[in-house]
Amino acid sequence: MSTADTKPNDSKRPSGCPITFALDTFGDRWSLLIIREMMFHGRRTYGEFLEADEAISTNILANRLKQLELDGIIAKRRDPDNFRSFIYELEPKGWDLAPILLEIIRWSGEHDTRPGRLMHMVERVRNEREALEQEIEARAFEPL
Amino acid sequence: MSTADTKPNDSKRPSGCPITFALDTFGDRWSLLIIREMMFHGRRTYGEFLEADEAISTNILANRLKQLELDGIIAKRRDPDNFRSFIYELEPKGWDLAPILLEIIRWSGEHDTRPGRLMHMVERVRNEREALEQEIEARAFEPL
DNA sequence: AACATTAACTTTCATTTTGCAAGTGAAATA
DNA sequence: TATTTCACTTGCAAAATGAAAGTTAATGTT
Repeated sequence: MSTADTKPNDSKRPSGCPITFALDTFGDRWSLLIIREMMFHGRRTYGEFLEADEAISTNILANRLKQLELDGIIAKRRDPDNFRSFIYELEPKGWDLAPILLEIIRWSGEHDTRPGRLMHMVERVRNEREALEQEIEARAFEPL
Repeated sequence: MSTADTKPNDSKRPSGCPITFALDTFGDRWSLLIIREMMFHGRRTYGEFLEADEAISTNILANRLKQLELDGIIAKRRDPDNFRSFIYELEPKGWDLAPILLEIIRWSGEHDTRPGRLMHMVERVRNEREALEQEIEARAFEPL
C-alpha cells in the first residue's frame, strides 16, 4: 500500500495530556470539518462530504472517515435503501464534541472580522445557545 | 529560503465559515500546544517552549510563533532583564481561547480511558470550572 | 441482457509540510 | 578573551497532502 493508511498526527509518545489526546483524534485539518458537516449540515455519505465547500481530496476523506471510525467518533453502516451506499453517523463520543464546536464558533464570531464571514451560526450561538445545544442533543438521540 | 516560512494550512478559498476560520489559525498539530504551554504552564520564552513534554522541532516552533503573532494570538517583546531573550505573551484573542481549551479538556476527560491519562486539569474543569476560568481571566489582566 | 451511471473508494505521483541535526550570530557569563 | 546561552536558520530526508485517474460493485436505462 502506498496510500496514507496510517494516522498522520498521532503523538509518538503519549503524554497523558488531555489536550494532546484530543489533538490526536481531531487535531488535523479535516476531521473537525467532517464532523461539522455531520453535526450542522446533516451530511452522512461519502458523496455528500465531497460536496462540502472546502473540497477535501477523496483519499484524505477516506482516510479520515476510517480513522474517525477507529476512534469511535463516527459509525459506518450500509444504507438499507441503497446497497452500494454507506451512511456515516456520529457516535455519542462524536456528538459530545458539540460544546467544543460551539465554543469555536463563538470565538470566531468574536475575532473574525473578514467581510465575507458567515454569521448565521455565530448569531445562534450568541442568542440561543441553549436551544441550539438541545436541538443537537435531540438529534443525537434520534432513532436510526 | 527552504524553510517552512509560509502558513501550512490556510484554506485556499476562504469559505467564511467560523470553524474554518478557527482551523486556519490554530488547527494544526502545534499551535494549541504552544497556547496550552502559555495558558496553563506559564511558559513564555522560546527555550521554555522547547522544554515542553511534546518536543516540538525548533524550526516548527519558530514558524508557529511567527504565525500566531501575525494572527494576533500572541505578542512578542524583548525581555527587559535579558536582551537576547524574547518574551511571548497571550493577547486577548489568545486568552479568549480558554473556553475552547477547557471544553477540550472536558471532552478528553469523558472519553480518554488510557491508563496513563493525566486527570489534574480534568478534575479542575469538572469540579471548579468557574474558579478556573476566573483564575485564567485574572492572569489575562495581570500587569506586564 | 447489455450498457451507462452512480457510489465509494484506491492508486499514482508531484508538491508541501514535518522533523531531525547541525549551523549561525548576538548577548551574557566566566 | 573564551565559553556558554538564547533564539533562531538551514539542509535534507521522510511523511503527509492534493489532484487526477483508475477500480469495483450496485443501480438504473434501453
